[in-house]
Amino acid sequence: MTFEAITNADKTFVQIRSDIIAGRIESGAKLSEPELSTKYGVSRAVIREAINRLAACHIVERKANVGARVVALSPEGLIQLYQVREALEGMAARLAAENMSADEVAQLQDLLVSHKSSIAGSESYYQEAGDVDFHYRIIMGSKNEQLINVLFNGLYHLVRMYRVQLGMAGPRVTKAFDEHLHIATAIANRDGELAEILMRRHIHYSKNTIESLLNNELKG
Amino acid sequence: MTFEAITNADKTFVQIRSDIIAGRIESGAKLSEPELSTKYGVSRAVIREAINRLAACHIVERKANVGARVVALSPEGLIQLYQVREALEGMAARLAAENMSADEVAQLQDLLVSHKSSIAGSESYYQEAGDVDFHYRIIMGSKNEQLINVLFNGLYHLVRMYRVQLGMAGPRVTKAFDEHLHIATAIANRDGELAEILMRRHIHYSKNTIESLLNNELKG
DNA sequence: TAACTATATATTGTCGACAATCACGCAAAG
DNA sequence: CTTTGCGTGATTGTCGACAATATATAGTTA
Repeated sequence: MTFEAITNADKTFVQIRSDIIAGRIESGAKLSEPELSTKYGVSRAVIREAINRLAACHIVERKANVGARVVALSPEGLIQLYQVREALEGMAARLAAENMSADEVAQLQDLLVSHKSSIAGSESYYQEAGDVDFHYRIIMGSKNEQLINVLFNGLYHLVRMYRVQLGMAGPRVTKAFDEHLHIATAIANRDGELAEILMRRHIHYSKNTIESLLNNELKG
Repeated sequence: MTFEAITNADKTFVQIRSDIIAGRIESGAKLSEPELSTKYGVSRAVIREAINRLAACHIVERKANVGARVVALSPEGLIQLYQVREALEGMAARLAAENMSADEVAQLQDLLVSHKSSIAGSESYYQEAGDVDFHYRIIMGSKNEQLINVLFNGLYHLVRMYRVQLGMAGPRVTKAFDEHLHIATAIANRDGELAEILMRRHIHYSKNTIESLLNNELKG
C-alpha cells in the first residue's frame, strides 16, 4: 500500500497527497506550481511531477495551459466509488479464496483476533487502520496484479479523501467486524462464491450507511 | 476514449503509446530518455512527462534512478485483465440499463444495425473498431465517472497491447455480434440484471477463446 | 582464477530561465 | 447597458545545463 519514497518528487507527491486527503488543501482548490514550489521548498519540475502523479490517481484534474485543481467532491462521486469497490473487492474475495496460501489465510485470521481485542479497548483504532489492513490482505491475496493496481494506486486514496472531506468518520465498527469474520471464514473454507457475496454485501452496507448519513446531512 | 492532444507532451505520449501497443517498441524494452528525445525530436522534459503518463496507465514501469521499461507481457497477465474487465463491464452493463437515456439506447441499437451490414461485407473491420465502439458506449452509459476512468485510462490500452503482442487478432466475430445484440436488447428493456449476466458471459467467452489460443500456441 | 574494489561512463533527477498560452480588466463601440 | 476587442499580467509548457545515482569496466588481491 505505502511505497518507498526515494526521490524528492516521490516525497513531495506523498506530502501533497496527504495534505489533500486530510483537507489541508481543500477540494476544488487550484494547485499553483510556483506557489507550491516555494511552499514545499523544491523546484517547479518536482512539483510538476508530483501533480502529474496526483492526476494519475484522479485526485486532481489538469487542463492544458490552465493548471490543476483538486477534484470536486460530490456525494454521488463517493457512492460511485463504493459501487466500483463492491464489484472489484467482491471479485478480490472470490479470487483470494482460490489463491491465498494457507499461511496467508492464517495471518488473515490472526489479524481478526488482534482486532477483536482492540475493539474491546478503544474502538477508534480499528475503524481506520484495521479495516484497511483487512481489505488490503484480501486484495493482495487475489494475486491479480491488475486488480491490485487499480485498487491501491487509484481508488483507495480517493475513498479516504471523500470520507474525510465529507465528514464520514463513520461508526459501523462492531457490525463491520462481524462481517469481516464471516468473510475470513468463507475464504478459509475456500468458498469463493460465498466470500464474494459476503464481501459485496459488506461494502454495500457501508455504502448504504454513507448514503443515509448524507441524506440526514442534507435535511438537517 | 481518444482525447484532444493539445501540448507536445500529449502528442508525444500518444505517439509513444501507439508505438508500444503496435509493437514497434517491443515488450520489455528500456525507454531511454536521451534516445527517445532525439527520436521524437523533443526535449527530455517532454519525454519525461510522456513516460510518466505511460507509467500511470501501467504500460511501462519505472524504477527510481534506473529508468522505465515496457511491461512484461505474460499470458497470465492478459487473463487477469479479462477477469477485471468481466467484473467491471458487467457492472457497466447493469448501470447502463438503468441510466442510459432513450436516445443513447437508440444510438446503441443503430450502431449494431450498421455493424450487421459491415459484417456481411468485410468482417475485418468489425473486430477492432466495432467491438470497441460497442463497449465504449455501454461504459459511458453507466454514467459512473470512476468506472469510466478506470476502464479507459488504464485497462483498455493494456488489453490492446497484450492482444497485439501475443498475436490475438482473434476471430469470434459473428458470435460476438450476436452476444452484442442480446446485451443491447436487455439494456433496451431496462433489464439490468440480465444485461450484467450477458456482458459477463460475453467477456468470459472471449477470455476462454484467448486461453485456448494460448494453450495451442504452447503446444504447437 | 575468482571475487572484490574503485574508477569511469552514461542515465536519471533536479534546477533555473525562456517561450507560449490563457485569464482578467479596461476601453470602446453598438 | 451590454458586448466585443485588446493589452497586461501571471501561469503553464518547454528547454538546456548541472548534480546525484546506478551500471559497466578495469584493476587488484587472495
